[in-house]
Amino acid sequence: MVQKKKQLTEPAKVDASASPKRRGRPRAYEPDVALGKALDLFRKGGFAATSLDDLSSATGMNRPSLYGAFGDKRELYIKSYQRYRDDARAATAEIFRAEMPIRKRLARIYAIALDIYLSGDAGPRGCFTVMTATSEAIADPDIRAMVLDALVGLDRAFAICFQRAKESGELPPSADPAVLGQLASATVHTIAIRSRAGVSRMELELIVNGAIDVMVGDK
Amino acid sequence: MVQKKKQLTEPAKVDASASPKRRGRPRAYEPDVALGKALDLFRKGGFAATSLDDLSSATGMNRPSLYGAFGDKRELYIKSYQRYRDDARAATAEIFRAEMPIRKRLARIYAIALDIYLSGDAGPRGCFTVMTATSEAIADPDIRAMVLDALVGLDRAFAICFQRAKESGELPPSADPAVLGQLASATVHTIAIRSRAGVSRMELELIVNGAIDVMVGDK
DNA sequence: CTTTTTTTGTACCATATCGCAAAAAATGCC
DNA sequence: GGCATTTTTTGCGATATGGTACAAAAAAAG
Repeated sequence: MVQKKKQLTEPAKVDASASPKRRGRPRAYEPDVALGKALDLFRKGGFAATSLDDLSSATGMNRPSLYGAFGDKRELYIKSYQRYRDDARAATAEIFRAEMPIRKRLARIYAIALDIYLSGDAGPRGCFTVMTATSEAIADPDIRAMVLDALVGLDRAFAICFQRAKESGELPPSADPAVLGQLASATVHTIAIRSRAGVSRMELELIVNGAIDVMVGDK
Repeated sequence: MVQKKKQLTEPAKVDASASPKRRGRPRAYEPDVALGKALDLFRKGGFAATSLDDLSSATGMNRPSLYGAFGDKRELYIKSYQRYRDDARAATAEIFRAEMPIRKRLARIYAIALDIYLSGDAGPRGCFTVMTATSEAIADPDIRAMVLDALVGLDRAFAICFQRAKESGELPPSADPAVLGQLASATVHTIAIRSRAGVSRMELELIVNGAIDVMVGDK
């Protein structure tokens, strides 16, 4: 199964609100919230350490229902990851799009990243893209492609920010947006890793602020 | 995975180096090389996805021997991780210690990191510290402590480099060694992640070179 | 040769795992 | 009401898993 090229235009919501009355026994779950629960579990333990029984009890669906709704465990993992990416993109899209000073833009992006990485009942959960890269990406080409797409997507989003800052005179002409974009991504990656190692939000914010200073110039 | 049935009675490889004649039946394995094989497996698949059967067949030791030599699976994982850290430190110690220009020092450190991350029969394996952070670190305080120690240890080693560069006039007085050290670590983390996503060594070197330029000034 | 010590090899246990088939239940449509 | 359709539920089965018991094997010590 080749990866679908779904970019921002994802209709996706076949919600019950407008559905013309399904025919059989009604579902006892809502696919969206069930997928959210599955994502929570996968984010906590990863693919291999999360069993179908865990997923079943967390979602309230028993295994056959899970299977029918999302496919096997691997497919469920992939759908969970896509959900994660969609959420993350939705949370940052406005900031990447709007007009604002580069420092403020970076600070807001990192604040959202920290919100995502530090959330969780059982401790901070880090970045699911990073988790997937370090676990399933090697053995599974489809998953690896998704991860790579996410990584370069973030690089590019940051690079565009730096490019605009350069055009507006916030950065010197010698600045290289592509390099700075990768460095901004590297900062995301490092706080994702450190968050799972138990580093506090305050320390992570210090790291972020230091990185911003180096990237756009100390002010 | 089926275990290879090795019926051969191995000719008792006692490490004849300096052992003062052990008393019982000699070991059929060498603990050091067995631990190395275990590390290879863990680096490839992580803790949960690596079974005792896999470890048994890779090391040539059967499970009771594994258990007797290294303890249970978790202890074996921890010992493997310590081995990894020791190896990594040994490979970089000389570079961190010797006197050389900051650019050269960074370049050599990153070259070694890439050697480690890109090695492996079944594709690049990335950084075991990063893998451990994104998998076992949350649920296991002992492991989390080891990971955190590794992370701040690298920060500090880099920071010392920048401090020395500052004292020798390679960096301006305004440079902050601690911040630069964390950014140098962030660059390590990002290439570790990207290596597992399939990014080529050439591209990773471009990222590294760009990061060096930003950290110590474009030359 | 016998005893002692250490490691190995085989077998085993209790549980967990994934995936699926068949039956039961709940709804809409006629 | 009766049938069709869809979902849920129960439970199965084949295998994998981590861990362990126990006896045979191999070597040094006495």
